[in-house]
Amino acid sequence: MEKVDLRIIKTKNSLYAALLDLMKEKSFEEIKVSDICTKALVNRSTFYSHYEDKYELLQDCIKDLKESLSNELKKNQSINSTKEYYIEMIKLFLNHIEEKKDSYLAIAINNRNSILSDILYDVINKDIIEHLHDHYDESEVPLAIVAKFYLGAVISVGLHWIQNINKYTKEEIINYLDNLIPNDK
Amino acid sequence: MEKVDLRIIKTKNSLYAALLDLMKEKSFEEIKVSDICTKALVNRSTFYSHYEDKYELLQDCIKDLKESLSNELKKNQSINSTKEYYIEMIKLFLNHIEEKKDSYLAIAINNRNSILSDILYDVINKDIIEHLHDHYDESEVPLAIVAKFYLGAVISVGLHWIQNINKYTKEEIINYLDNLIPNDK
DNA sequence: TAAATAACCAACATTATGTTTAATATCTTT
DNA sequence: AAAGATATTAAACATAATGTTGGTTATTTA
Repeated sequence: MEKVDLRIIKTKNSLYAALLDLMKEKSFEEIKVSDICTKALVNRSTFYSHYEDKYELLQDCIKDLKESLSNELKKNQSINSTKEYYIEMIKLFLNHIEEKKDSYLAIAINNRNSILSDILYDVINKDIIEHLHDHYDESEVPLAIVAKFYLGAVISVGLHWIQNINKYTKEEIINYLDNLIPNDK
Repeated sequence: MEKVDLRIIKTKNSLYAALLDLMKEKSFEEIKVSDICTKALVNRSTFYSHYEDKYELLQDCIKDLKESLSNELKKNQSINSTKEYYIEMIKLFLNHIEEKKDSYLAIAINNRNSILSDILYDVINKDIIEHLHDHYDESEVPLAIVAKFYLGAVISVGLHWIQNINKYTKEEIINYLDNLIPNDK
């Protein structure tokens, strides 16, 4: 890892923060490059020396969240059953939401489920596929389909929780999902 | 219903078609109002006399798809069990995908899952909630959570099918989902 | 067929995006 | 701590797309 100039880190951090901040107020599409720069106290030409456009900046923000979620999910050591894997994965997923609540909320609030679910689909899908690849007997339903099924289910509940985070505790959500996911055959 | 001038219907139809056509080539964000007008053979000032911006046009396109899906789902007459309801709903949903394949594909191809899943979430969620409202015993898991769970699961598999429409037949998908959804307790 | 109104055209104002340059400030290295 | 390297700034400019307007033409309705 090659050393990065402090100034670059500072500007990028300001830009991240500004973007997330703005996303609490309005949708990503409504946010202009100049808005971001004004809020970040960064010159617009500096913005363009780092990013092609606001989408690239968003990708950069997202990359952080993806990487940290991906790392969180790697803590999953369950090897006994697929059900155990799902529950453990869900726990880690919900932990991550709690931990990064601000980021999740910022992205979720004004952007429907679009951006956020794209992030989650990617990361969690990889994790599930990897697990099933080693443990799943494909005789009845193809691996890809089972993966999509539980992926969609868990993310959907997760997003619901993010939008109603005070309505349920983490433990309740885990309990509900435990109830909804069947034991291995 | 008040009568609408033929010319308005024509222009709007041209604009719908042009937008969907363009979405097969590039993402919604990349599409300019002027692109749409050029392809639709509609003057740009005419566009602005009907819509504020391209988002409003997209909403209008989406409204059509939503309404027709919503109507399709209303055909569901199953009253015996929740499982039966799910399976019937899935059949209708997949029928609709087959029927409107062009629209679904146009929206799906260059736009990740975002726009499409927003549409589906809305419509199917309403349908599920309505069914569960009459049939679901809330003792273990709250209605909203069960709804989100199967909603996410089914849509996720549906989107996967749209993107791999030649890989599985409709009947196979129905079968897989039948396998994955448990019978009522 | 007359009246109503939608679409067209062309011009214009505005806004946001990118790019470029030279001056300034900050960081890194020795 | 100073010198050299490099990032940031500011200001100006080019460009592209968005919106708006007013007069004319074409189509629709009744």
